Amino acid sequence: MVGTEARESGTGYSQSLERGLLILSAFRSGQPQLGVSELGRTVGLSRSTVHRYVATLATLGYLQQDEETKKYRLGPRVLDLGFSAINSMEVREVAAPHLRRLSDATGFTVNMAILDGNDIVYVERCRSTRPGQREIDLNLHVGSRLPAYCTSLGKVLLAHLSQPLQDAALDGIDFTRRGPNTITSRRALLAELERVRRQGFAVNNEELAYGLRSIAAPIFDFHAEAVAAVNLAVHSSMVSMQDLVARLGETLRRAAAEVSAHLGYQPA
Amino acid sequence: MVGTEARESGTGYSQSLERGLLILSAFRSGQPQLGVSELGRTVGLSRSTVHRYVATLATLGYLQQDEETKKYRLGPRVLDLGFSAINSMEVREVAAPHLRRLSDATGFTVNMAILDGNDIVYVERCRSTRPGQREIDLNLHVGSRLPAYCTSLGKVLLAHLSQPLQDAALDGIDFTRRGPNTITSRRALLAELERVRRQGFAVNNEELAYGLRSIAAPIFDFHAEAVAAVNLAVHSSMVSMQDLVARLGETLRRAAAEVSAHLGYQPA
DNA sequence: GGACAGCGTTCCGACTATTCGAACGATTGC
DNA sequence: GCAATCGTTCGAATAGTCGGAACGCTGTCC
Repeated sequence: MVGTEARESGTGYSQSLERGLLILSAFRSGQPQLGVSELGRTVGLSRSTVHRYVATLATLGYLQQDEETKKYRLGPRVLDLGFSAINSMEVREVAAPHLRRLSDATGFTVNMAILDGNDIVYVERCRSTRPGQREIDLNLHVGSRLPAYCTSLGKVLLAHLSQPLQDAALDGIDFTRRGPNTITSRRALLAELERVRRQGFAVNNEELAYGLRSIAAPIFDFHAEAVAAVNLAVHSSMVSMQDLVARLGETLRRAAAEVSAHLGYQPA
Repeated sequence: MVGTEARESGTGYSQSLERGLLILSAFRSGQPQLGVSELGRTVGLSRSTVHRYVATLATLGYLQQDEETKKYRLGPRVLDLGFSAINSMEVREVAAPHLRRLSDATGFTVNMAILDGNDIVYVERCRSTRPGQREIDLNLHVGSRLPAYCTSLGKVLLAHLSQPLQDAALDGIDFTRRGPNTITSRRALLAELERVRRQGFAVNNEELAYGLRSIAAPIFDFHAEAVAAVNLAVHSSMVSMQDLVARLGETLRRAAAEVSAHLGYQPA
């Protein structure tokens, strides 16, 4: 949860920019169409002030006004930003071909994610190449967010965080039960992260949703920092835990290690 | 090219927001790492002013500072925006399953795009389901942009624009030759758009790149406005023009019509 | 090793863009 | 036809913003 209160009141901070972006991100979830008054209420500003920001955003192409309802929605210009963010990631560029090969070799869906606070953000995704395969699709795509504590990708990334960063991340976690085996306490998560770090990979056995298993491995850059993680997602009825860890895990770890090597990582 | 000069100086416009977003979008292409001075030069502002915006953006998570180089890069928060834009598109939501079915049925890559100025922006993409298939991948993904005049998707969208909008769009086109058959004059493009509108679909026969053929059909909403377009992309060595237009074109048009119907479109 | 140029950052007073309330025209529901 | 709500415009008081100057730092060049 990011505080919406005043950040700094002194110099070195732009109130207008913060408010403009606040308005822009109000379009995130839920209703994609918002009016000036509606926005004013959610961000706590007068209608006239909101209108100024909205007009600016519309002029620049970040918002579009619906001619009938007079309400606003996000414009194509916003896409630019999102995708330049993704494309400016070196990891993703380097990893892409390896992930595709991994997906082709195993026949399962492969995902890559980074950590942002307590969330993971998908930055690459190769769907299972076998069509008829039972689909475990939680409507995930590049850019989707999931809580870190109940995903294999998230646990691997949390496990390799420095102590202070890990503490900070764990502080903000809301341990909601989401699947049969969700980890629901900080204590249990800490033990799990310790195990993950020792093993070098993380397993998710129906912690996020019923029927969903996955295994994830970290990707290190040349600073030996875990900048991303890759996983293989399977349906629990198709792959046993043993098979997941032993057979698929080995293939996955090899792929992850290749990517790390390309990023200049040298194992100790 | 979007003018960077003053927009309005009166009321109803936020200078700070424009400048903040200008800085944010300076990270778009090219170097993903930018410093304060560098930014100041590109956007024409003093270092101190730029620093205020950059600090604000970093606090909010839209930028991240590299600890070593002190330079800035885009943060994960920017991803949110881009993907909420994509996900808030009703067309995309409705079309997704149809596109997947179209891709599975034909075995070819299916794309959906919208028009933004003279560019098309990919908003959905289903890769060819047959692996061994010869890949014609210009490193395209959701969010990618291509000039409209040399793509089937773009021509279909331009063809169904209202007269004033079409004029405005054509004015800005830079007719660069990009493939063996690129249309290189406004006159020729106008004739082609007329044909596209009559036929109800557009064909791209190596106008964008050597070896690349595609056929695109428009998607109409309940206002009978072409809000998006779908295409099938093939390699010229795999599919003849006749086959593309007759066999694949028919399947494509049916899929596009289904999506249009779901959006409430009623053919005249 | 000292001078220099470049960087990111901070500070400050002058300034101007931004603020909200009030008012307008259009639309909607009763 | 009235009342409520919408998006929008206007204005004067305000407060957030502006860029020059200065700081500490890191490299490079004699």
